Amino acid sequence: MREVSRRAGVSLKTVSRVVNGAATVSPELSARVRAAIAELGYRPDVAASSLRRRDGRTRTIAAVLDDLANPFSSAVHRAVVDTARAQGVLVLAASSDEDTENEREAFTAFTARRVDGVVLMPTSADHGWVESERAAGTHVVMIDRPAVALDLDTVVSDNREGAARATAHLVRRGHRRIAFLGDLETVYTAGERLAGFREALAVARVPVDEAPVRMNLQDSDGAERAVVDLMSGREPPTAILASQNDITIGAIRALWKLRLQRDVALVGFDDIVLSDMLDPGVTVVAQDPAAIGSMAAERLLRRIAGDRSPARVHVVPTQLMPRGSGEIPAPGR
Amino acid sequence: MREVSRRAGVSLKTVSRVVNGAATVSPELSARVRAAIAELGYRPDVAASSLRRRDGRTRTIAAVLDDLANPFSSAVHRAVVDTARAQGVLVLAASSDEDTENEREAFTAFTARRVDGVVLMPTSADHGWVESERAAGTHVVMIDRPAVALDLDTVVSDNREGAARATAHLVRRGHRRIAFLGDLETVYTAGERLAGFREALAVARVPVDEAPVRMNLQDSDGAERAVVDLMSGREPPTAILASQNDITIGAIRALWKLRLQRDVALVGFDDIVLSDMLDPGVTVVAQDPAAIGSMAAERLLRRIAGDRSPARVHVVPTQLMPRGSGEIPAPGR
DNA sequence: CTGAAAGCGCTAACAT
DNA sequence: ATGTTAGCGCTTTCAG
Repeated sequence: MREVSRRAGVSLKTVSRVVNGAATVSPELSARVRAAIAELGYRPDVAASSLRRRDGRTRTIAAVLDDLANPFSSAVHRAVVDTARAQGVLVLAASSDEDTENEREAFTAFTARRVDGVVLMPTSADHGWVESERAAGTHVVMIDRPAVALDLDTVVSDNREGAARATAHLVRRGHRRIAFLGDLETVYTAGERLAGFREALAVARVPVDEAPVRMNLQDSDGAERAVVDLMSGREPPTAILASQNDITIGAIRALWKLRLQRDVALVGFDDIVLSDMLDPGVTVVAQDPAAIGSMAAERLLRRIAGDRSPARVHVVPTQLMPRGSGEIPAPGR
Repeated sequence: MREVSRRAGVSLKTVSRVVNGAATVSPELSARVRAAIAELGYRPDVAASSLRRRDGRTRTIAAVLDDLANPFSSAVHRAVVDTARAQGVLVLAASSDEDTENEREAFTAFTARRVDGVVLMPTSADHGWVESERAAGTHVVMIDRPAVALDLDTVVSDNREGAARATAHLVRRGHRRIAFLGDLETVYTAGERLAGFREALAVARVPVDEAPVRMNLQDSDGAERAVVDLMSGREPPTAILASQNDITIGAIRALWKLRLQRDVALVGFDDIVLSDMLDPGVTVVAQDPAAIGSMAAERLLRRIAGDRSPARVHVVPTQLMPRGSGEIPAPGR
């Protein structure tokens, strides 16, 4: 910048004004400065600028998601990046892998870079530590799961309703022994979906204790084993509700291997590529990760811009996509 | 930092030394400083630090990928992030959507933040402009596709060999009319895979002009239409080689809809979730996006650390995964 | 081993 | 409308 000012024969401040598009520069000087900038190939240093700026904004936010390679998280991430970019804001990202240590380490690394805010898909642990960061001026929006006892903007799917709708869908086809497959029970979404499942059973007057529930499934392999185990039990379920994409994939693998895919009904959470091409197609409760991501980014950017309104929980609707597996009737029906 | 120094009753510099783990601080002072840091909840400002540092490193890199929500790109991205994090380096990212404007805009935004380097999945356009950034000290590693006429580190799959192997696999089963489905012909990988396809045909003495080639397919819908069109032609192919994940998905949809999935052989590029569960399973040439991403990040970090060795092209092997669709023999065989 | 002063690239506050 | 000075939070240089 100094070089530019010398070359254009003006003061540093004038160059700054031109770079920042201040109106109070004469066209002539402005042109001279622009020419110097072009000749020198000068690029303003955003970091240095934000160091001195009154608001201290770095125009950078961060996203801490479960797994950047997972279809759900990566769709969320892309939406966050696109929404931020529209306002000239850049996005740093990291995966937590559902591990509190990773989560906190990533968060800390981001705040050390003075990001203006963070979109956080929180692990199940306590997030009291977020408060101190918020006090330091870093805005936070929770995504996919609310933070326990924290007054923060939050964007989630209608997990409970989605699961309840899927369950009612199965009950309507005569199923009473419906198995629920969930991941870590400490994960908020798993709990909500289980609650929705149970609510729907209660409404339908299906004894809840008849329903086999398998929680803490870690991945698709675990889910696959759980289904094989369930189906070889004394009273195997006639339908399955799988609470998440990896788990749905495991359930699919198990049913197909057991050649039960036409006999046992299946509804999964999260849409899965090609699941409509299977025979039968897999009925799912689809979430809208792009909507979740852009909504979260928008709230965050608004907060950064100074919005002081009370924190809100935004619920993004899910959609039941009947494709065959969820429409298999109970035996004898 | 100033507050910390006052509280600990030492100079600014001593605090700096403690924060940076310099050995030349007496244990006593060091302890006092640490206490003050804890009491004040002080967090060093990495950006301010890199502003003054001699090497000017921001310990931040960037990734410009085709589409952060695509399974291939997101797997690459995750590997880049994980590799960088192991060295305390953060990652900014953006999608180019195969658009040169987007690509350059993202790249420029990143260099304006003074990232130490960029992992770039280049669009097909000329990348001469990258040179000026490199001259300014930003390191660049190309990924998935080499830059035309640029002497840059590059990490790619063995596209040509992978396609040739897949083609030979089909020829071995008696196919002679094999269709090739590619995306934008300007995209490097599409060209390489087409070249591998043609090479393998030539080796097998299959007249290349018999092979229907459909390029410039934009997405799975386009691929689906192309296959429907091909199959309704006068001399429909007996086998299909699809050059990329979205295109493979389109081909799958078309064959299944036409109920030709057991009659027409199909090999796709890129692995696809659940493609092994279809009937028949879909044979693919699987790439290794995680290896590509971590290798690219490693080279980039090494360059940033000062490695001045000549640029290298690193080729990551692909793997043919026979699952059924690629093993369908030609009619009358 | 410790500290004082200078300055990284930029903008705020106040001149002029 | 333009310039001057100070200083963001930190590290460097150099002096003790």
